[in-house]
Amino acid sequence: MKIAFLGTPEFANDSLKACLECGEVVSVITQPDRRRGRGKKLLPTQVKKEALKHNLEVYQPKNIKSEEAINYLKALNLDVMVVVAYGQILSKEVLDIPKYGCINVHASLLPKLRGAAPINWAIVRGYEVSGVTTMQMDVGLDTGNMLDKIKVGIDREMTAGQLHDILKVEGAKLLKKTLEDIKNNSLTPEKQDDKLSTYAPMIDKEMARINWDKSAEEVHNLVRGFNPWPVAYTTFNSEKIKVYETKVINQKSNHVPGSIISVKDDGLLVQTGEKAILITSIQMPSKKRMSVKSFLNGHTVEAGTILGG
RNA sequence: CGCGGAGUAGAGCAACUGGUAGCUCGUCGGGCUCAUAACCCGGAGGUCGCAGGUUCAAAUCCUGUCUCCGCAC
Repeated sequence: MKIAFLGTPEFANDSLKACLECGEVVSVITQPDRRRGRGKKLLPTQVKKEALKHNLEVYQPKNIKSEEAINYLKALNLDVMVVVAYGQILSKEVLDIPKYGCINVHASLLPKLRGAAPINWAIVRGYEVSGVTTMQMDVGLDTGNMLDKIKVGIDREMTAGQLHDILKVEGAKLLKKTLEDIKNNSLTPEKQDDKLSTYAPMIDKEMARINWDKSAEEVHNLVRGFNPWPVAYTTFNSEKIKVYETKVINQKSNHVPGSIISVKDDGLLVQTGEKAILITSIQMPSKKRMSVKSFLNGHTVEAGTILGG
């Protein structure tokens, strides 16, 4: 089976390895190297790094829908294209190139959380279950017929980073199964119920700002869902601080949402719109992430200080 | 060369205009207490990122270098 793999971030790497086990990967297609990071260095994508490790051919078109890219794909004589967090929308013309079409691994239980950031939103929205789905791609955004799923439970303290690590492994497992089904001609496509669909849009930094009027659970979900990136933040004495870890505390008080109720030994107890929350791990500008306990060794924080604002 | 911040005891921070380093927590020993993460007394622990330079004298000024981080992306 001749496979072309399209993917970009770390999440796709395990799936790429699964493809290597299931067929012949004749090309790995990923986003062009971009100037990123401090110093704006030209850096390869995670998938490109992995592909080069296996001596695979790498193709990085600026636009996958361009004539040049399409000609390239056609010449590969593909059986199937596997798309995992590639980062570009495929046109119908592209989707129709491989004999068995394009298979996508999506990090949610479709039709829930269609879109770019399903892992983060699953947690921000407080889901207790999510998972991965493989589907036969069509021109819509994550609207293709579903082929298989794996469910994964989310506990109340799990971060997006942790869920990501689980789903990338489960996604690869599922992909392997789906590819086997293609070989055996035993696929069982299932239509998505559009009425049940929800959307998981790309994350914008502004979304990570903590709104203290929300409930403690909602704040806690935001903190978990945007960790390790972009990380929930608030302001403290006009400085932007990132909040890495919180704990919901079932306690009522008459304080204004966002105010520090008290300074505990291991964290800052903050009032939210409902209940309180204990911040236990933060990062100040130019500083490394540290526990609030450590932070308090070198700083004095007064109860009553208002966060956010 | 995108902008900027930072590297000082195990951890987090101080030391304004240069004169061999302090604070909080932790740690060790002792005391108090029915008891304690509380309190009291005492101790250990730092060639101030690295390399040069200026100076009678530098953590503190200058140059270079390494590392880390924030923004941007």
